[in-house]
Amino acid sequence: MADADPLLILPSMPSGTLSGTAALEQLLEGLNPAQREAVLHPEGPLLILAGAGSGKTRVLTHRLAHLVYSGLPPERILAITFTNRAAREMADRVRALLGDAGWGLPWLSTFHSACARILRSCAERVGLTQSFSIYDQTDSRRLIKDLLEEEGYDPRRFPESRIQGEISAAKNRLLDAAGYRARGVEGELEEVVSRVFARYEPALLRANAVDFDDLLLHVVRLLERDDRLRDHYSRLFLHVLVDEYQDTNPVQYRLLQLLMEGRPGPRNLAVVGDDAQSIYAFRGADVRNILGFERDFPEAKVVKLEQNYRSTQLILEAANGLIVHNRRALKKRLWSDLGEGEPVYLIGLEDDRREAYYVAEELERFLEEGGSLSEAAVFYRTHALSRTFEEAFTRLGIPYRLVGALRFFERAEVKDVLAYLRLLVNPWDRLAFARAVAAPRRGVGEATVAKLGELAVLHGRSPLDLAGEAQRLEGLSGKPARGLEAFATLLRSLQERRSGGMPVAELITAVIAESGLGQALREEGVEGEARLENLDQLVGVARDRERELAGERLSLEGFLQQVSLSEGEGEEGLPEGAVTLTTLHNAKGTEFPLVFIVGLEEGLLPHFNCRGEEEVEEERRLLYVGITRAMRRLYLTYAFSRFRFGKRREDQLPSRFLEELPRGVVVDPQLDGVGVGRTQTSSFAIGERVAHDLFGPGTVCGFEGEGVVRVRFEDGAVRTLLLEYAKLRRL
DNA sequence: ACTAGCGACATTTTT
DNA sequence: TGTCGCTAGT
Repeated sequence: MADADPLLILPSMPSGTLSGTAALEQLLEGLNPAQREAVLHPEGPLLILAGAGSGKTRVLTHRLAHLVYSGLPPERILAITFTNRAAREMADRVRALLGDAGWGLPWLSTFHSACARILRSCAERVGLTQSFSIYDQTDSRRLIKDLLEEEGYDPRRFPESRIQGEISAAKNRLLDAAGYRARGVEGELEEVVSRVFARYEPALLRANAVDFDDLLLHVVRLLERDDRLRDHYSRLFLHVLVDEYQDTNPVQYRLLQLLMEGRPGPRNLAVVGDDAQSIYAFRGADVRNILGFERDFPEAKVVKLEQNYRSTQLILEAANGLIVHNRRALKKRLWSDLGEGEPVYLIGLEDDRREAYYVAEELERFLEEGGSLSEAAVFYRTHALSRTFEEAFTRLGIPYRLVGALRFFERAEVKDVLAYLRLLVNPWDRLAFARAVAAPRRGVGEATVAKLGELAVLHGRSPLDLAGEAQRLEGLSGKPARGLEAFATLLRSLQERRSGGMPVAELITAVIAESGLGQALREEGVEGEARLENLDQLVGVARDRERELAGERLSLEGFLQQVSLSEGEGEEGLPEGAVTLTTLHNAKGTEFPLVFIVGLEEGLLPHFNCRGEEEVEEERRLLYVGITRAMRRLYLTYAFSRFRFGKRREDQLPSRFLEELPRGVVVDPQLDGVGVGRTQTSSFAIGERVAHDLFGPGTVCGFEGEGVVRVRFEDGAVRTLLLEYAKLRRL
């Protein structure tokens, strides 16, 4: 049977490798029984419920290595991670496990990268060419805004971000424009969404472009439509592994289903996840995928990893105590034998600046104790919070690395240059055309671009193509027309060099020099200098990529794809021995001996925009993720006054989650020195609602030692009260 | 067509 | 705080 399909013939093990048993023993060394079970599970579906810090990555990488050692060709194993960073990390670790025996590596990538790769190979079948562009969220919004205006709607009444969110959510639920409408349209907003959606899809196709959602959706539709193609991929991937399964959305779920359908043998799908760490519902992720795995795959083997190897007990107890406040959870309780460790430090500060300086002080203390800055991290809910810390750290000379914030590839000048490159690859890319032609200004304005766009649609030619003969076109003349032609000439000349095999880095240099962008920036003074440096960096990135390929040529398409999927964002260039500053979302999958979670206030965590219990539960999980990153020492901080929206807010209250932390685990060292649980001796907890005979209702917001409590009342004032005299009632 | 200057307004979180 | 969009002026 197998010989009917050449893809199913398994090659024998390459010679000259370790003998099977020796390699196996090495691979299993140091794994606990549950981990071994997960690594060794031979065939059929596998659900690994892996609590935080339970050695999940270890299990995944060892399982991958084990599959390869058992003779499976690596290129027939697909391993999906949630971020490119995770994919890189895993690739490194698998490579280390496999040694230099000349094995290849499995397909290790995100859903998006994997689908981009698949889609490249059969783009024509969905009406795209192989060199389609990938639109990020900003691009997609811009396009939607154009369409909104074309439809005569006011983008202020119907914000494009809102519309984009709705469309994306629909796509994540496998709905196209027709499906969205068919589902029933209620209210004005949905009507607008429906109309724009119907125009958005063809607009993308005309631009020979896809958005992030399309990468997956196109592939799913293709596999649904075409049995042969589906069989090809479902037979190609003998084993599929998915990390962070709790964060998969319906499209991703469908994709996995399709890959499991129609295969001759067992359904070799191994998923790893933790429902307590599901923090991407806002992006369409559906925890039910992991909760329902056993229903979908009744023959599934389930392995629970509950021993935590990362954190000391008190930290874990804080995490456990917090997460039980969520209603829906798979039963599992993390434990650790790393000893009780230090309590969790809960610190309230006067304002955000003091919060930053407090963190800095404690960092210095950590250094004096022999720690290093690279072992420490600061987590916050929103990027906006990073600034105060950056300022404080800069002033104090503490090196830091900022992860994920205003991304390099999203800077205006970088996007300008990328627009040129995108246009070289895909002349139909309407957004790239509009961007490049306007950077720098060359006498071609918005009106001209719009006009040209219309003509392009009318003639069925690309905007770039038409630009070359602008002076002959109706309605175009003078400076705009000459500008367009000059632009077209420039691109033709770049195009020639590109087809002549000019390396990407040199091509970028040429764009900067010949477009006039470099010139324009040089004339801009200090800020322009900084931007020019960014462009130099872009050249550097391309050079690095080229070097990584070691001899193989980096294609412009490949470079652009990496950039669009944020793959290029390496850790290179970031200082070693620096504190990590990052969002709680970005913290997932990391661990640090010393962790600060800052800005733990109502409105920040949970965030204002959270309405309803479901969303609050997701915020709680977010804090849970943060807490479980900490190995040895954890600080939770909040401030009563914070600079936000350009104004100082004096009425910040500690997050409700803080009061949910179990008593006896948390301590406030500013108040009562050492001693677990002392904070709670006042019998009130931070965040608790109380009433005072004179001042009325208020919220406990801090302590000043034994029997002294600080309460913020509804008139906004914070009063320090002696419990002995003030008859506070619990509300 | 384009720029400077001004006021309004915003912030989740990511592939 | 910083970005974005609008207006008026060149």
